[in-house]
Amino acid sequence: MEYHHRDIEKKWQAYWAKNKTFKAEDDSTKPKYYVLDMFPYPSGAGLHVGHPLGYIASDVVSRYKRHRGFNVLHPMGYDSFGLPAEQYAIQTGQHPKLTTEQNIKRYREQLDKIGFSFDWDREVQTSDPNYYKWTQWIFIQLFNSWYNPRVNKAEKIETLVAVFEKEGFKGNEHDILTGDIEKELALFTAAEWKNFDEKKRSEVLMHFRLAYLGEAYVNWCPALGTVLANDEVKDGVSERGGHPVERKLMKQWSMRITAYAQRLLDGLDTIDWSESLKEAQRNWIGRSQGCSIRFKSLDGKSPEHDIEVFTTRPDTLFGVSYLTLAPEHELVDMITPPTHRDEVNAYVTYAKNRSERERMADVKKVTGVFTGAYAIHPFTNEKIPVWIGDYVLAGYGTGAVMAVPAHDERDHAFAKHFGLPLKQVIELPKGWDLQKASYDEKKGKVINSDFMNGMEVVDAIKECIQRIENHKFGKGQINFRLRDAVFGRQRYWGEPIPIYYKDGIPHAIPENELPLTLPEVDKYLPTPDGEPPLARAEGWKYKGQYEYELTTMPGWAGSSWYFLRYMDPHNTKEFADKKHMDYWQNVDLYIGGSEHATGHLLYVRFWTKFLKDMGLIRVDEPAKKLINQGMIGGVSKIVHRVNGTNKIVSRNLKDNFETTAIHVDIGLADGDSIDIEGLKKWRDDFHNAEFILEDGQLFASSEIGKMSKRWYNVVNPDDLCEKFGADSFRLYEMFLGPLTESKPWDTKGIEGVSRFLKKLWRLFANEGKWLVNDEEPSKPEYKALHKCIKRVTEDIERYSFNTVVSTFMICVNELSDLKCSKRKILEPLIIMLSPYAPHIAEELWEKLGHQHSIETAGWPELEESHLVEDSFAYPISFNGKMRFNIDMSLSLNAQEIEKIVLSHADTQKFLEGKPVKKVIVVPRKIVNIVV
RNA sequence: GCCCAGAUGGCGGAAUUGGUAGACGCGCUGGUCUCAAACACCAGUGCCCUCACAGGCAUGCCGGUUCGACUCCGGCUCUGGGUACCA
Repeated sequence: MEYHHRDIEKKWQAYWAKNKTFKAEDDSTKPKYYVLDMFPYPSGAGLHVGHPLGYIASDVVSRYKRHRGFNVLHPMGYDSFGLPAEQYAIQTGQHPKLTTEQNIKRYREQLDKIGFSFDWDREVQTSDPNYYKWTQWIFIQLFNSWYNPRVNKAEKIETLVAVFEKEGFKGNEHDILTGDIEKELALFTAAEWKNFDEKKRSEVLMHFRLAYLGEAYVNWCPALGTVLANDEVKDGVSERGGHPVERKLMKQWSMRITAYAQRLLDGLDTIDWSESLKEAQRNWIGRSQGCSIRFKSLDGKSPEHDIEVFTTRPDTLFGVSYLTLAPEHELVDMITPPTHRDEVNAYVTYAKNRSERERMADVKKVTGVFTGAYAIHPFTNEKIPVWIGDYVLAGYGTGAVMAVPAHDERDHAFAKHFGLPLKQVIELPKGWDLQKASYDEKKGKVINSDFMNGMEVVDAIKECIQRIENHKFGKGQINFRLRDAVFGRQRYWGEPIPIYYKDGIPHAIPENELPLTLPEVDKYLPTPDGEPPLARAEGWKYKGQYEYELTTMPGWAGSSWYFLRYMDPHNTKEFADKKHMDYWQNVDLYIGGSEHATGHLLYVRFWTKFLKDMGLIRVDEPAKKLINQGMIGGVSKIVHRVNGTNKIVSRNLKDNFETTAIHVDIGLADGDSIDIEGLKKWRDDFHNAEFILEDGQLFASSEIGKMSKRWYNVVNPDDLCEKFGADSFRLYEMFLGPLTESKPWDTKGIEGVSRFLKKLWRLFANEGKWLVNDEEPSKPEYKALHKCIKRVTEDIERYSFNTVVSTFMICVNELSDLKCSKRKILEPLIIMLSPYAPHIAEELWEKLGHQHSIETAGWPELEESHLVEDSFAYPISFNGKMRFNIDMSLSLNAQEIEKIVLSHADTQKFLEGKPVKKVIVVPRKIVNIVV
């Protein structure tokens, strides 16, 4: 009859597994609810207390929704392809598959101890050939598709072939988008298309495919021996490992995510994700509206030497004092006269050799060179000098800008450095010194600008674009910062790209021959001549003769569609059955970390939109609502050693010495006090240490940071589940603070929720006696319960998981004070508690005589009548007047309020027998009494 | 630099639409139990003054709106996150 969490938790975890309590039904008359966690990469370190936070929150919602009558899909799986297992393989020779299996086993053990309500029959692993078969299949669909801007969606490549057969390719004027590489593609007629050989046709189509092989500047990481996507590079170094990254021109498989830029942007308005995350995606997509403007070459006769710039500020067109080209710009060579050739070549070489990281490190350093060439201003026909500067990026817009030093900060810095003139074309605010800083605001009247004079900036922009288009100097244009995503990785442990080459032409593997499984290799390193590890696979050729593509897919491939596979995970005929996908649609609640804002969460939206275009799914977005859980920080403990000695000094005495800080294991600390005997055993060099104590104790300092082995501050969930129980652990993780907030972990606090569970248990049974009875509850008992029902229900609905725990505690404290052990009160209470503390709830539910799992119980109904306050009004201020706050839910009229207020004990006290002059009832909720 | 979020006791945090600020938990103090300790239980605990009552001050800083502001408005400071020559 005592509460033994170990026995109880083991018992119910086994019960749930045996009875498949959490199995989701694929056809049900119940409404569906899909709760998804971002599946983990199974790393060797196992879980620490930060990882399960989001899983516990999603589990609470899942269990709550089941009580509410929903058919809940709550699956879990593993994102099991990835770098660490491969790095480990390189070091030890152990196959990454083996490492991954071991890690998954460990993860599963840890997860099971926490008592999640996952439907494990639906587990997926991205490295399983039965799974990646369909990742490869989707890749082939992307390869066989193009984005048709005329209907604004992706279509089969055959429809493009049909266009070419009928119209040929007339370029962008005829609204056939091609993405970044359009410049390289020459126009052709329908007749020419028909004469192209297979190779030429393949090359042309490659400019349109959504998964394509193209030459582009990529982030090359020499240390990892692979390319990386933009979101995998942070501050010029690789996100994993922190190795330097270079820009390199390479032929690579890429995803034409840019085709979806506008739709990815628009879709954000339809989903309930946090504003900060949506902003991050908006910035990453980076839409900017402006226009292109062509500056003619000096002689006016060589149109191929015209320089096209992109600007969002055509209103400043009359303020241009020079043009700037990116060092990599193709025109640099063509327009530079012999007189300036040496200087220009020297600069271009310098700029190329400057690594990305250097460039980022000293952004402020202005470098550039004059080409010696000039262009013609389209409206004034002035001679405009053409410069090269590395502040202009080759990859954005046209790789050339019109420089307006008076109204652009970067142009200003460049002009100042090289002594180029400033031309003011916008009225300045009072006291502005153009010599000191440019005026960049899009506000003010335009001056010195011919037809735009006197206009406001916004109007001038519109007018100027209009004129530019009329004169055919250029046209209105929208640019996106978003780049196509590099898709090939020179790595072993990933999905093989299902492509083979015949006569140099890439072909997709026929769908019925998938999966293309990973071949065995002798080593997981690149070959000596720099080919990816897959080149080591002996005799690995399609049909024994054609070369396979040797790169593998990036980590984000498998995770870009896994939410669909959970709907039908064992299907061998399709990636998922349409019937199932029509039922489950998309994720109702998705919980995971915000670090995926511009990676996974953008790619999964991209693939979802693509699959919808293909008519394979119905939904346009993967997740309706998304919550980013905050990080749980680790508190590390630091002891202070006196320099040059082996003396450890307690925290408050350390200022008397020169000391060195040493991180020690968090397990040795009880609060700030350190277990000295434990410390001596913990590390050899402490064995003979002397200690300078205060009050007989050694105190440590604390520091909050990431949880990491390095700081010895990792707290392991298994240990906590063992010591306090999974229910306490779950309650405490939720209790710690708002889910979305970052907060430090404090193991001490778990004792509070542990006490709460013991107290709850004592309401049911105490000193070996079962206390629950069938007596009718009293008014205050009902009130305690229904206050709890109201708050718990409302708070779960608004994802305020931490306040729910407080509400339970308050309710149990009240019932404990009332010595209430009545079934009618306790039964609804443990139903509400079961999402948070399912094991103890199941146990008590069974002891109350129920045959079925508590999961089948309905959610308690709220009876408002139990909540009525005894005193509906309370005084809120004494300031010559007396005011009452009124409970308006009673909807009393003014006379009734006046009567009740005047008879209130506090009013009598306030009046001290004096007569009332006036009672003012303010319509909302205030009553003033004037004496 | 730009964008976003935030700032409440010794600590984590409550306060749902502008209405008794500090719920709940940790920690701390005292008590009961115990030979003793741990556990458990009970009580107290924002700060200042006071034996106590009473009073004064309190939601990063300055100002405004309001009968009333943690909450709304304007201006600052600091912290965390994202992004970085994107024309």
